[in-house]
Amino acid sequence: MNIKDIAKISGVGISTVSRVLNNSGVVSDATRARVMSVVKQYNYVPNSNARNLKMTQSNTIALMVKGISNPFFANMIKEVERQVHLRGCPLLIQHIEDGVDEIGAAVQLVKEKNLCGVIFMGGTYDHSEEEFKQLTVPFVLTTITTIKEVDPSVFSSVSIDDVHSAYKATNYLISLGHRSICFLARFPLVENTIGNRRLLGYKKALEEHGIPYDPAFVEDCEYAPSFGFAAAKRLMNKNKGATAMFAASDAIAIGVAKAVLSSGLSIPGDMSIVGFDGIEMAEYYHPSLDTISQPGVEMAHVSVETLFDLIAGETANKHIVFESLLVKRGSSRKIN
Amino acid sequence: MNIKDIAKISGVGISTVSRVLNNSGVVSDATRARVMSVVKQYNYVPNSNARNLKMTQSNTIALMVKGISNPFFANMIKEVERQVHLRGCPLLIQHIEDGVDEIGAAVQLVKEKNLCGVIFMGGTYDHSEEEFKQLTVPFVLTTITTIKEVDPSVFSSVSIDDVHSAYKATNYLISLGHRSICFLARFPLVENTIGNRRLLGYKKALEEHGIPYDPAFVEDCEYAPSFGFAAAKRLMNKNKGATAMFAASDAIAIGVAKAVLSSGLSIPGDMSIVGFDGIEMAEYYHPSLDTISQPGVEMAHVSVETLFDLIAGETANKHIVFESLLVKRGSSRKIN
DNA sequence: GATGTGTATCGAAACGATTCGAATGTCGAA
DNA sequence: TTCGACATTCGAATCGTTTCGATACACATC
Repeated sequence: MNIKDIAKISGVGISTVSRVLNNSGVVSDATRARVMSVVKQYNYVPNSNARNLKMTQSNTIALMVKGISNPFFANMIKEVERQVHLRGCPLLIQHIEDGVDEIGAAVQLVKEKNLCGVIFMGGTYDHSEEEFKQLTVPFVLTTITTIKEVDPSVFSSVSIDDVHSAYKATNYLISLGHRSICFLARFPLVENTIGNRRLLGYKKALEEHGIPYDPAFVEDCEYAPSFGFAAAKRLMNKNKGATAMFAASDAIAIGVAKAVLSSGLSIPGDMSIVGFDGIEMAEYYHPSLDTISQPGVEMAHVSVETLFDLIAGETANKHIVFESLLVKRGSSRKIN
Repeated sequence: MNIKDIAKISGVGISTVSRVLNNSGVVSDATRARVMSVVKQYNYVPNSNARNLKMTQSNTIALMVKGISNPFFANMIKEVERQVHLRGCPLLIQHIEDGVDEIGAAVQLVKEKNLCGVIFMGGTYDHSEEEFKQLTVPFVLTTITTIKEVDPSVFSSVSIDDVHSAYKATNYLISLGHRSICFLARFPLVENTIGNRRLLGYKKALEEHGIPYDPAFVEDCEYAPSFGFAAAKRLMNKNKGATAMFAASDAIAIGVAKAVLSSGLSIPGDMSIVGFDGIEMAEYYHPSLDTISQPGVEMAHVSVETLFDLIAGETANKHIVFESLLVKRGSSRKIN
């Protein structure tokens, strides 16, 4: 069942059916009604492969995401799907494994499927300006850290200020009297990752308060509870005097909390904890975990909006920086 | 840059390029090398819209999923993506909102994009045999409850035995001496949902031990901590004598635990808790939550495997039922 | 009646791939 | 030299759309 069949059955020309289906051009009401009734009767759905081929343009959006199973991203992905779907576009999701060239994969996908836009989510991008320029369709980087110096006019982005956010968290702990504050994040070999950016904020806060930076207080740690647990154990062994831990993700913070509590210590009695992200599970931990909350859903929403603006012809790339929020719930306390 | 260009530059015919790219038919080594070098030089990627159009067949898989942001599903989705990607196929993800006709949406997608397979994940399907039969491509139902009686030869499925799993959990609590056991799950208006199935197991265990079923011990509850929290509060108010709570998801169980702990009660001292799913966060809760663990990642893996077997020509539909596992971690205790 | 102006419609060409029947070239045997 | 057999390669037709230039008709104007 194709457009030709519909045309024949309706007793009209092919182009008329096309115009009816796409609401383009003029069609008399009578003809439109006749065609639509045939379309409905036969449950005709236009073939998008043919359409995309002819238009050299599909309406498919691709989402390239690292850490698809991280609850923080899971919520964002859901919102991206919702917003993209709302605009009548299919969403292709590709999970980016470590070490894969995201931009290259996207470039290939764009050529192959004539995508109309790409959203990149999460991780650290080590790409040059030339590589970004290979993307011939609009794209948005969401919660992504870029390493190389790339002209901001080349890409759009939605993010928070990681340095300042970590600075706020550390500052908060310092203001409560803590001076032995541990920091947990992922530090891949490359520089300037999210972990490194947050480390910068952590260091800056320490420095401003004359607290010497001690690498022994910092642990490399994947963004998951099990890694947070193990890293916190190591930190507690190394640094008997530590009174606070700042984790670069709530998933880590939950592991940290578990390590503290299962050692027989109390939170915030013996150890104060601050996480990062603002996932629901951290709020329902006991005690509820303090955190730097990112407006993930809103960021996802704005990412899609920005992308569709670009698709609609907007030429100026935007860089939207959201405010993170220090949420105090009771996993930190004032000490002497 | 299309196949014709590549052919011209390589000095060969169009079909030769096609045969080189698809490893079909005979091509002399010299020609193959020449064509491949041109392909590489120009970064040529075949247009899949044209390919799919001509073949009336794409290699795209669609995943229709309810509860995309539920951490249990998030892990499964990741595995589905990984497995599908491994087989060189793009993955289209569509989140199913409440009240949407999943099968209808999939049927449309199949017609529109000539998909080669569909995976449905999560939720309760209220579809007749005729509706399933409209799906003209292989598909697999993963962790899905079907309401209507549908001939099993019509679809493939991957699941656990919900009734028996809930029975195991309830039995466990009863074996510890509990007789006032609350149950929390989602009960939509339709019958035979996952919640209802697990309720059946819960009731069966009670009945076998001569414990009368009391509807006051059961609360309707979405699969998220906030709902678990509120429902547990209601249950504790209604039933002062309750000593245990069985939640139909770990997300709920975390909310329940929070409600109990924040009321000043202890787990498992004053209240025993068992969850369902086996998500990492429940393990790192304090105390670690007992749960009925489903092998989600493995189920996702097998779903993709089953789907690709069907795509490869396997004609017999399979129904794979995984064993759930009662994981005892310390959120339940023996009472007199 | 000839002409002009809109309105509604038509259908051929094109998008970029696959594929099959046909064509070309090479080589050994008759 | 001619022929068949085999190994390669070629290109036209096709998939199901969109779109643009062309057409057909009605009606008002001159």
